[in-house]
Amino acid sequence: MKSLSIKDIAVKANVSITTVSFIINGKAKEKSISEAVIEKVEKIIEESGYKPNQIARSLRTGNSNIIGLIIEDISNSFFSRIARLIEDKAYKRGYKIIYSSTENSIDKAKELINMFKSRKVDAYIISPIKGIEEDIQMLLDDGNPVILFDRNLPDVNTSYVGADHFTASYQSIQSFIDQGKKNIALVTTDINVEQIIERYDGYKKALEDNGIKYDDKLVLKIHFNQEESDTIAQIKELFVNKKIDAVLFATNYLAISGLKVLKKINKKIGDDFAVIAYDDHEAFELHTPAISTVQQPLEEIAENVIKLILKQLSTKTKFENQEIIIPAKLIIRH
Amino acid sequence: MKSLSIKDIAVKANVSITTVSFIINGKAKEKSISEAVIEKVEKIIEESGYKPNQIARSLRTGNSNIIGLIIEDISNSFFSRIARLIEDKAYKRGYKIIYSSTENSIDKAKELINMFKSRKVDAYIISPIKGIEEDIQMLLDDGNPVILFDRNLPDVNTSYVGADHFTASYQSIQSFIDQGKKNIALVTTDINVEQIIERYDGYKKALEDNGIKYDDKLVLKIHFNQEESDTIAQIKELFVNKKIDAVLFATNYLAISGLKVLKKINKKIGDDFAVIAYDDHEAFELHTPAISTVQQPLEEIAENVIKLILKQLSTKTKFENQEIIIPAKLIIRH
DNA sequence: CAAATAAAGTAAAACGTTTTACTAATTCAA
DNA sequence: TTGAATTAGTAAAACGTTTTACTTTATTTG
Repeated sequence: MKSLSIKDIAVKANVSITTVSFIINGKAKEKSISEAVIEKVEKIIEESGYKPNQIARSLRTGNSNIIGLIIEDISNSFFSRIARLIEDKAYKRGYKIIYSSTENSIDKAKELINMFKSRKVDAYIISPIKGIEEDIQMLLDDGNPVILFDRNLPDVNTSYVGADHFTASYQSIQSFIDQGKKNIALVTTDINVEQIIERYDGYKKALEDNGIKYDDKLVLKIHFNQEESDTIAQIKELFVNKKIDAVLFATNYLAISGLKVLKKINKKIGDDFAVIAYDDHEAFELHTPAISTVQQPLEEIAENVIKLILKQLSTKTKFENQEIIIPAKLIIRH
Repeated sequence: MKSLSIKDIAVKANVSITTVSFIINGKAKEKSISEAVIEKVEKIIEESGYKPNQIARSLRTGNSNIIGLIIEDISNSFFSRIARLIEDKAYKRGYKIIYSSTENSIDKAKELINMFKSRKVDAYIISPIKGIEEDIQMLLDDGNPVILFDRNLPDVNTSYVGADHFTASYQSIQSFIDQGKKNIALVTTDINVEQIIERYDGYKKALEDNGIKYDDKLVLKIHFNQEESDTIAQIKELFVNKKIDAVLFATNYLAISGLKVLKKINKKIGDDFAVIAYDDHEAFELHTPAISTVQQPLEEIAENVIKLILKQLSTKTKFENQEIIIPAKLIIRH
């Protein structure tokens, strides 16, 4: 059963294809199509259930009303929640989102960019990784709107929306110190992205400002793509062998692994051992005791990303880049 | 900066568009293009970075290499994990996934189907809701491959992949009874989908088979789209006012709310109060004490969905529908 | 009342591919 | 040595839209 085309509608209504197209696109008035014809055609479209072929439309107009969203991993709750928010907001403005996960692989990220490019998406929202600067620059050179979020790439000159990771990390450590902690560990990842580096810098600076000597042995950099069992082993080794009274986890999944370790070695969180996790997660509120977290302002990030993208899509002229840095919130739970 | 077209390549190589097309599509041999020409053209394509315009390709061939995935909510970990698996497997076979959330709204689901239809996706993977049977039937009538998963629609005649919810629910209740529980509650939702009904049926049947009288007062049906605070209030009311020694939560997000209630009213899970949650969640393993769950076989569901879809896409002939029911696993944690 | 303007609509090109049906030159078989 | 078969390649139609430039008829204006 072939689906209807604009031609079928034109024939049924006994008008030209052009006329139908004008009506569909709301240009009927402006193109002086009579009220009678408009009504007739609209009725036929309604009854037949005709929907314009978006592919043909895209080919002709050169835009797709699709925005490409490239993230690290859709099954990570930070990204899935933000994806949902972005999707929602974009949808209300008539845009669809295609999203896909890079799994922190440079090759996959490049492939995704190419795929989106050949699908002629109208704009790109990217949570980038190091190593794809050139590809992003090419998109920009071709005149595509690109917004980075969550992680910035210093070498690429485009708009960015993200949380203030440095300050959030600094404040977390400060709060440990205010509680009298002295031996503060950081469990982070080895992926080389700005947002992770800032969290590290905040940790270091806070120690320094409080006259605590930075100790390399208390910083654990977990390899990104490794099995969780290895991660757990490494964290366990840190917790068991080092004298630690507080720990900041730089991502929520590291914190989850860390909590599993604590459970396993039967170490209790309390007055002599404090924990803060970066990026909230349902498990943290529920945990006994509840885990303090740094909450990123998901809603605001999504809202700003969409706002920037739409502004850029509507103004044809070259847009002035913006960096929007939103404070993160330290939630202390007991 | 306009992007290259096949014509640009043809001109540069001094051959016809047809020839370039044959080479791109690996039909060069079969169409007897000489080795020399193939090499020349491939070199030019390589150097110029030309990528075929998928939109034009789709328009001409009528297929898009895109599979549409319609789910309830991408920010729910069950769906985001399954989406990730499906995406992964599809990607390896050269298909892209577009996904979008219905939020359990019939209107949004219908809109999404229309959107995918006008984008000419090659196949549909849908976790459906009641009320879109007709729309799905139309897709089938038009010859589109459609696979339902997680929830079945009895009125629609197409392939389905899902877990055995009835048995899983039955076994959960049986395990409560084996522990000597007598007053077993069920916290479920009011959405009218088969998978939820089966969980309810399993609950009822297990009670019955063990000679325990079914009590309507112990079954709480939470309205789907309501605020979490209301959900918490309702669950609290159940837990405080009824004599209960075990509870089965029919979804993971209900269990999360339920655990919050227990924490708030300071009721401990232990010998005199048992909990099982449907659909695993990171919070459950970490919880003190750990929460027993019914784990759906995500990997197997994703694998079967993709296998069915691909089989259907490759065989042009009408495909015989299959129902694949995979056992769920009851994980007892202490 | 002639010329200009407005109203109502249409023909055809273009977007970038794939594919069918064709041509021209060469090789092969009898 | 002829005509059939093979090799190497191409011209042009088609996919379903949008949009530009055009036509025809009716209305207004000076």
